[in-house]
Amino acid sequence: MTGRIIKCKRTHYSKEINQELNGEEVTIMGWIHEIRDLGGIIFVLLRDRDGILQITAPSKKVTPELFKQIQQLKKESVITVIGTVKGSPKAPGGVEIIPQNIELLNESKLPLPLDTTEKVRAEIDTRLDSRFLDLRKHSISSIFKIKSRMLHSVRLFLEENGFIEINTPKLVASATEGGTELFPITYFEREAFLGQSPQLYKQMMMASGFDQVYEIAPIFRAEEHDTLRHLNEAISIDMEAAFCDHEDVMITLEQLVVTAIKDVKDHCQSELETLEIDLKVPKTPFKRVDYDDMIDMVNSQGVPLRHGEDLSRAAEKAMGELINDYYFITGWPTDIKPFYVMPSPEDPQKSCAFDLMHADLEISSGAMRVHKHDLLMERIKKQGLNPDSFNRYLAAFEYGMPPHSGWGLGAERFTMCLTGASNIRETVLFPRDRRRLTP
RNA sequence: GCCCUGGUGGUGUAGGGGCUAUCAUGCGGGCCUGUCGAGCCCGCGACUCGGGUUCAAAUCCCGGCCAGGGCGCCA
Repeated sequence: MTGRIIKCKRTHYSKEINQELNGEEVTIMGWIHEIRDLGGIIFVLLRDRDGILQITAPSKKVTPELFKQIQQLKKESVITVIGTVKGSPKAPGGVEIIPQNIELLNESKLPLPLDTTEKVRAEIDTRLDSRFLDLRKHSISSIFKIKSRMLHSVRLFLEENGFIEINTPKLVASATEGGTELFPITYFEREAFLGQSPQLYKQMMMASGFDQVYEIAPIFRAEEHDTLRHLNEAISIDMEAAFCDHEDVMITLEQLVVTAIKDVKDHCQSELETLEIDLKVPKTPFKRVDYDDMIDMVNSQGVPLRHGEDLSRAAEKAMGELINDYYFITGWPTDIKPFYVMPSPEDPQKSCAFDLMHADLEISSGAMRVHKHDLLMERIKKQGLNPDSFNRYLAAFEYGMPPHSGWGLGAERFTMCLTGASNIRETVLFPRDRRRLTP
């Protein structure tokens, strides 16, 4: 490990202990995963962020005081162990630590609210109530290490490709965008809302001359959905780029997805192994399925779906049966897409909008946007919205708004694809859903 | 919000009008010098809440709360 700047008495993480250190004194720190007291010899399994290491205390090789202290240790207590590395074929991983000194940093209360050794599984509800303990399991922390790497990789990719990171407000004045329900909040003497999407702000940035922007931030949606793939607070990876069309940003999106998957594969091998995931790097270009063809494909699976309808859950599943990979759905009807989506120049009934799917899960949607003020006004009115409430947004289109396109990618849904999680709550430390607001 | 299913020790479960409420894990105690899901012995610990039916309710009925699954909603 490089670039460690936190000063700590710990000399090694568990995974850094190997036979080459045989005979050396090390200081390791962590939690007691398990204790196996065989009478004359005690094995203590010490767990830290990266793995589990065996501390072996034979009664004849440690002082009687230390042996007694080890007998009294409890599961999940935090300890520092100073000891000697000993290569041994009998030890798991071929190495163990013979302790000279053990400091009990903090004792754990017993019994535990859940079993950190995973001998007895716990339900997600129980796990989320005691998330800090749940995360002590490597099978759980692996998900978040992968999510972290994915976000890092996404940032790197966008920065290297000329994008500027922006931060837009999450406290917004009104529910003018229509569509999803917003969370109302009290803003001094006024009512305000939590932002559902940075959409309008990132578009306004296209009139700033930044050309290419991105934001990775929370979005809030007050929908009462109660499914394995919805959250009321999620992280959205949003981008917007000027002087380009939807085809251009679709290429950016597929390259970003492939780059992130490769990067996770390269840097998270042990986490993927823990999760038993064999990550496949998808080939580019991703398949493009036109909306009209998609209707036929869904119908061919015996699932009814009419032209002009959004995908039902059954339709998503039917598509997932046919394509178990990443693919775009393009050519969406203009009528079922938001006002800011550009109608297709050849056929205004169709739009320049696209969704990125992974099997039956929508992970991103985007479009070329309307950049002409008058058309935008017309579209707002046609969708039954009040143009007056869009004044500040619309002004940006009156002083030289370039053509532009963009998309939003759900960080948690993408993480589901990377980790094989079937419940989106698995990919959030402290998920917010219909019922859960704590911890 | 709708439909279905469920709620039993700390955790995960079996049972389903009357027996000391099953098992695993855990926890406490004991034995044990190579465990690695350690083993063996002893012990501890539970029927979601409210109302109803009944001689008798953890079990049946109604309602609440909560959970799981599915759907709707999700510009």
